[in-house]
Amino acid sequence: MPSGASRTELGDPFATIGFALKLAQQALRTRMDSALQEIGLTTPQYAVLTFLDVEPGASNAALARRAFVTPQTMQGILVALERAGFVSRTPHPEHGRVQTTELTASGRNALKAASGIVLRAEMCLREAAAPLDPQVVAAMLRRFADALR
Amino acid sequence: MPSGASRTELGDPFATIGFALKLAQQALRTRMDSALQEIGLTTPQYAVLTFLDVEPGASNAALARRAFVTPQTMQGILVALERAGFVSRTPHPEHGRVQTTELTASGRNALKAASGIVLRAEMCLREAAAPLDPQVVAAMLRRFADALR
DNA sequence: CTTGGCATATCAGTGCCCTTATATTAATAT
DNA sequence: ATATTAATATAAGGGCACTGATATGCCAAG
Repeated sequence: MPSGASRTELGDPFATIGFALKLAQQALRTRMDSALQEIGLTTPQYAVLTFLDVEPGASNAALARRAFVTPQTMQGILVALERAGFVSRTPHPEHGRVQTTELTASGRNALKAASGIVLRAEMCLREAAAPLDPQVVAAMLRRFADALR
Repeated sequence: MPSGASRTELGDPFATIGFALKLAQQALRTRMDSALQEIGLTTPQYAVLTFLDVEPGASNAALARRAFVTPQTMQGILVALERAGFVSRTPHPEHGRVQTTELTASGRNALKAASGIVLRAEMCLREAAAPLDPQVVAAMLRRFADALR
């Protein structure tokens, strides 16, 4: 019976979905970071620029909700992006507390330069997913996030 | 033609494998951390205890290779585990530079208590993978890591 | 109007992961 | 035997993610 001793044991860590998930995400992050560093971006920074491209003037809190991170985390990323000149933050004209964020010209250039890099990584993943349908795989991964709460 | 404008655009980030991969791993990490904190462990610390259980006396460098992190990262985890009393580190009797690491009794207890928590999370993932075969999914995720270099 | 509740922004601390750099020891080549 | 190379351990610094705490502004209920 080579299928395993029992259902209550995890056997080889490499055989678990959890461990493989961690390795895959780690590899993606490393790959993206090393490719994006040529244009002065990290992976989370690229994601934020993407969000700002479709939703200019978003607040820190709005960006945090969209990226599923805490406002504190997003705050750090925005401070770094502002220091690098990729975004500008200005107080909201009506809501005194809110800081609105927009892409600068430099930020738009960086985003454009980054899109090719990210597209190549995504194509790598879709090829490695074969023979599974990439859309089916993406849907399953989103189910993972939901299933874990 | 609702299937997308062109093959060179990424459309909705949520539709990409890369973004979904990040969300799934983030959810897993959060779930594991919050469940494991009751027994004083983080997710990476649990992984290291697992490795030490099957390979007692491993060195920092060996553990780092096994977990696919840098020796510096593993060093930090081991220092935390030693401070918490879950492992003990002693100089190797023959190799002057090497520090061998072993589980303490407390470490073994923590590992035992953690295994149930981790098993439940893995079962969540396997159910959410349906109708895909969990083993097929795990294999695909390992291909992701390889495909990205 | 004042108070309570909610959203927002930001500071401080912790952990993990990376890169770069330094020092020591082991193994190997000359 | 000495020099080089490889492996190990460790420190320092940066980025990202979390929790907790603090301060401010908005708004609705009393």
